[in-house]
Amino acid sequence: MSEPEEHVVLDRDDLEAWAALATMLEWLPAALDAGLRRNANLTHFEYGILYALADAPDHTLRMSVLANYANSSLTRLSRAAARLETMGLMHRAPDPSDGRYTLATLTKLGLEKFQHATPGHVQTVHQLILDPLTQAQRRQLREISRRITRAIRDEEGWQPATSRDRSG
Amino acid sequence: MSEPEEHVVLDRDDLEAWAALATMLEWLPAALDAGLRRNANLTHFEYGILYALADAPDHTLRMSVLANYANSSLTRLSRAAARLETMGLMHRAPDPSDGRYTLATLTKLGLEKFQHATPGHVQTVHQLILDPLTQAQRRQLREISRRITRAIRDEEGWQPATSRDRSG
DNA sequence: CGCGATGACTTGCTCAGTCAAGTCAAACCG
DNA sequence: CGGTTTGACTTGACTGAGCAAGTCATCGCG
Repeated sequence: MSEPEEHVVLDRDDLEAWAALATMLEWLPAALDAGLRRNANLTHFEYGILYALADAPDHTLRMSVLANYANSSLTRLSRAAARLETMGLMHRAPDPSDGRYTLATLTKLGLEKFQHATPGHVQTVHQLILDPLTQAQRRQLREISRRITRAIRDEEGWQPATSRDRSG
Repeated sequence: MSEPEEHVVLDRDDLEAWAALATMLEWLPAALDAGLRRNANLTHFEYGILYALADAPDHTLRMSVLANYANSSLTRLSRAAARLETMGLMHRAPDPSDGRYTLATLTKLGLEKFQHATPGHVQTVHQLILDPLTQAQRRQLREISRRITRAIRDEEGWQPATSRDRSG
């Protein structure tokens, strides 16, 4: 009755690490979104799409490739693309050389939006994540994140995207 | 990779730390939810509610207190409570001593569900988060998470829940 | 050529979450 | 007392995401 879990427990250190991570997991995405929403009216996910397109040759990518970059299911990307399209930030069209593919292209407005949003977002990342840490911690954060990410991939055999990027 | 942003950038180390974190942020919550969903058909959030109630005297808490424990808005909790109620896992009733409050109580079934779900969840946390890390990294993870969480609180003046201070 | 298989999206349904507005009980104040 | 305010939820309208089913172009094979 005092301890709700009777079988297996996390020891004190583990519990603290887990609790701290869980709290961060709860708040950080919302905080990141909030910054972007305030200064560009974009979600972090949408920003990621603009980022990938801005970075691509001709500001153009196939939807499926874009879904990979954004760690997203094709469904989710499709919906987001529809939103960004109505905002005039991007534009979809069938690939003229192979009608099965859809090419997403950043519009001029979309590029401007991205460029407008970026400095503030970088600043947010600094304020919330990098500046509070020592340089050693930043390196640890990278390593820790990678290990956890790898564990997820390994354990789950998991892929969120429709993926199977066989480009070509 | 050319840099699409022209003004301010993250240096290589920072960028890697941030990218690694962003990837983890994208996958970890889904992976955690997936484990719980598989072995108990609960979301992580719902599990958190059961956890808090199981831990409370008489397995009972006020909704607003519960919202605190769960880092949740009252609205979100209210919806989740409705769900858990239809599953027969908990039960709400006005506080007899002060009708403004609502008391949430774990049912017998809810407690069983929680106890059933816990070992698997703890195992998932171990597999995905703790086991892949060295002990030093676990301590670093705790510290890093706390620093980031503190930065969020400080920068944003932010509170997701408890007191909705809508003046009006 | 023609017809089924395959792959790349897109869409209908449904659900969880948010914001804003509503409800309802108690406290506060004249 | 009675009206107003306050605080604790709850609800309505709407949005974003997932799954599964659908669409549509091309490919493979006879």
